[in-house]
Amino acid sequence: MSKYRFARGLCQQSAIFVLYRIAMKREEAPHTMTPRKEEIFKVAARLFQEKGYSATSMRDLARALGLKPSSLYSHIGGKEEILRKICFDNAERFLDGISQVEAMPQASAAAQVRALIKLHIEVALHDITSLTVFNDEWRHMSEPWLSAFRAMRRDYERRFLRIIEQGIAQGAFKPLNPHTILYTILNAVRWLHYSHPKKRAISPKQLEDDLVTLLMEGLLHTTTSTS
Amino acid sequence: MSKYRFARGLCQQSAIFVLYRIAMKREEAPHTMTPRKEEIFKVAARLFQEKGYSATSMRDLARALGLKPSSLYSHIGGKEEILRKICFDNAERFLDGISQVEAMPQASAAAQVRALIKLHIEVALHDITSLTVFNDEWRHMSEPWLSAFRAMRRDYERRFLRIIEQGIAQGAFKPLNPHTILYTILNAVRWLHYSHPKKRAISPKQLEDDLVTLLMEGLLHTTTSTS
DNA sequence: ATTAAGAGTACGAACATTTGTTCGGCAAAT
DNA sequence: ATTTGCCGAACAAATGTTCGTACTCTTAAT
Repeated sequence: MSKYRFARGLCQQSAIFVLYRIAMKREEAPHTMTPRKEEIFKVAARLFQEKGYSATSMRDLARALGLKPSSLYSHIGGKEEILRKICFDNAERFLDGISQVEAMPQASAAAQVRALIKLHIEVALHDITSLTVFNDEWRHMSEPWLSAFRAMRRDYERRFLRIIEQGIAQGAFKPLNPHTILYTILNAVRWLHYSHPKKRAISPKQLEDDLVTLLMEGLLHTTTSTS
Repeated sequence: MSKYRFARGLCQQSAIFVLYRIAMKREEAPHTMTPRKEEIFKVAARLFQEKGYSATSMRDLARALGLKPSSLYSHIGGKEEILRKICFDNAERFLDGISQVEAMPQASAAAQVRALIKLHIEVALHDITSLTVFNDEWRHMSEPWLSAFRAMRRDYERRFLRIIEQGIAQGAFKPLNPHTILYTILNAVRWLHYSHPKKRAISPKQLEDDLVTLLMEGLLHTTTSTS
């Protein structure tokens, strides 16, 4: 049963990645982005975060870059390409991260959840603007990328959920509804980009400690009863 | 000092409400909405939730209602009026709720936070579509309503924060960063509208219990040390 | 009973903007 | 001489909204 689920997981994940890599055409332009193009993506992410994807026009983007609208198309194929890059880059970060977490088999479920919380904080602090767009604007992608993205998201959530269920089965976690636990953790970590990160001067380490304490010490069994 | 802050809070809240009531013109049409208009708001909220405010056109809305676009303007003044109604209605619910929580002075900070979590769940389950729009699309309002909304939001968060700080000062809560606690709770409760509510058949009571357990037992001191 | 008034609801046509994008050309660098 | 980056002009489509009209009810005066 466990073997079957694992195989199914691998297969599905592989199919997702094939679709994803074809969609993004990573093999064509591996990682050689001209500085100008990188700047466009960066400014676009900022605008998408501030005003939303649909409310940000290519003319807004051009103006923010000191360019004319038509000049953008010398660097990028279209508006949606920017959104796709942002969304799939972040998705890749999360999937790589959870793969690493799964790859430490001796670790307890509690340590794995702790590592995942740390992962979310790291991704958020790496590029918080990009993560916001990833979180809030992915639905504006068109098919087939939208389906590919949804599949990757479902995959990540299912793997996270499995770790939680293992923790419950092992008695490390309270026997609460696993979905409630999953989505509470996922969204508890989302607030990082809602309060503007400029003002709040909390060290990443302090933030991580507080978050882990807040979430885990409600999750871990501290009572000594064995019933 | 406490008195001063209270007076300032009242004053500011009053100013917010004046602006808010003028902006919404509640006194003109108190609560007499024709059924057709109510249906328009309902369908619009659903579309705004699904596609986002900017990506939803008035033609989309008309088609979903079986109407021609121009017919909409027999009932509503414009697209933004719908967004404003949704946002300020929910804001009013939250502000009324936190006022009630503040009005029970004998209650402990823990009981107050528990009541606020319950409030968020209640508002979410009352009309989850509307709450999603309130949470995600408010920024598309134009001035001066945008500023009024931001002020109300800040007001709510500050009052929530004060309860948390009181709990910490009384030793009921762990001395973590109050902002971390606040935004973790606020966003932990947000997940309700991200997992589609149709499939997940969790009773509201079970949901509330699990959420409170998860959040509070990480927040409450359970150690017996008095240091 | 007939008429008039008025509110509520819906429509077609059209409007001025804004949207994402394309194309041909121009200048500088390689 | 080819690539690279940028531009002006333009396009087709979509946008929110307005206007004049017309149909259907209810209500009230004739």
